[in-house]
Amino acid sequence: MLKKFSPEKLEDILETGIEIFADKGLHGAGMASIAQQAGVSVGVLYKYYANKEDFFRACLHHSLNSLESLLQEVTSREDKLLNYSRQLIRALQSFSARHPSHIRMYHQITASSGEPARQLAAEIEGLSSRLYTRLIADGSSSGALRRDIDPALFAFFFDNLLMMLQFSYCCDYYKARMELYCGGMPEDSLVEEQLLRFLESAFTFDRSLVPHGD
Amino acid sequence: MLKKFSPEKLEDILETGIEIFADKGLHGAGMASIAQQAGVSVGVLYKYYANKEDFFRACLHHSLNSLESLLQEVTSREDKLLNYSRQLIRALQSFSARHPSHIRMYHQITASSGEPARQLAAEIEGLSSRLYTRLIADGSSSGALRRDIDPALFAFFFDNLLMMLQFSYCCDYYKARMELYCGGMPEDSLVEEQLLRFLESAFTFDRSLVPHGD
DNA sequence: ACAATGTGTGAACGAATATTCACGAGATTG
DNA sequence: CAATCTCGTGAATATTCGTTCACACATTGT
Repeated sequence: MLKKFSPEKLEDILETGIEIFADKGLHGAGMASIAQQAGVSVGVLYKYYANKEDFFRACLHHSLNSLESLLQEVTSREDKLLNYSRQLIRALQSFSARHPSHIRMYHQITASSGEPARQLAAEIEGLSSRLYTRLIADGSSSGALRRDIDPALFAFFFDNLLMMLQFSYCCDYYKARMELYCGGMPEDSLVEEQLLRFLESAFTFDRSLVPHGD
Repeated sequence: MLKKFSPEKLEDILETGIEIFADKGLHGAGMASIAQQAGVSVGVLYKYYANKEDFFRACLHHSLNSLESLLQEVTSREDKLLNYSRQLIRALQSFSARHPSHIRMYHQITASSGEPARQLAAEIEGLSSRLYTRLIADGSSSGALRRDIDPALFAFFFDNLLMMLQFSYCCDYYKARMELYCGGMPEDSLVEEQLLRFLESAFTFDRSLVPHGD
């Protein structure tokens, strides 16, 4: 056997870990099966990581990096809220198709409880929550959005929809659920279009702007 | 020790199971800790249920019954889509406050994968998906909703929002996330109001198709 | 009153698995 | 080329946990 594996091998290991954690969860995944599927021995896992949880966190951060760079890229293209939403939807669709196990692992994390859950939420959601809230607040104060809304809550609903969209593309349960609603997996473009209509309506409707006499 | 426990005791056991499965997941929960917390021996669990998974399914169905009766009650009061939504939001808020562990267990289930996940989704989501899709389709054909929408997808988005709302009230991760967005847990009434505005907008946006403005 | 039956108990068993560590095959050094 | 070092290996260990079963006691029937 060869010795000294490359940094790419380390990446392989993390990627394998993500896949298995995504399927079985933190408790269900076994270090032995991770090592085997990654083509290394268990020993090496414990050489690089203190224990299972430590390894799990490493997988998480590896995954968060790719998600963050995605968000960063979309964010850099400053745009109106609706155009921004379209870019975001497309980016999330593409990411979901390329890295479904990352999304699935992320979903597993949301099942954690207690103080760790709070920490993880702050760590993971911090960036997007600040971003979305700012975008919505801007839109609200500039008059592009109805003014009788709470920007924080609207940003929250907005993110809820995007989050569920990703789960619906990647997690078996949510995939089945989406098929149940749509009678089969809908085209990406249809989902994009309809979700945008849903958002557009929510963002720009203002009852007080509708003239009484039509 | 006493002998022969009552049907209420069996309910206690299921309720305890739900609580522990909700916190630890199917893999993480231990039969011994469930038995201990319920105040019975492990043996009795295996007298009534074939194995852990069988017991888990019993807990699930116990929980689904209460959710279904809730939905049934709200559904029985036929009403316009928006009034119906208000009733539904309130009912879900109240249910989340009274039975948070049921929602948490439900969330755990969404993390399952493979064929079991598909089955569970069909079992759990069947009722509400048919109901919501019918409501939205009715609204669309009667002109109460904009007509350029796909009723299935709008019903899907609608349910996504309600689902995330429940998680946000019950699961530690989502609770922390909601606080992150809102800077603290918002009042039930504020959430109700804002979510209704979000939905109202999405449902009735196209003003040329609105039969009569008020 | 007492045998027969039903039912909860919890110690015991075995399978699974997180973690350790003595080993040895290459890499490194002089 | 030999001595030493580095680092992956995987069998061994300890622990946890699902599951079983011989037992004890309450209930029921006669």
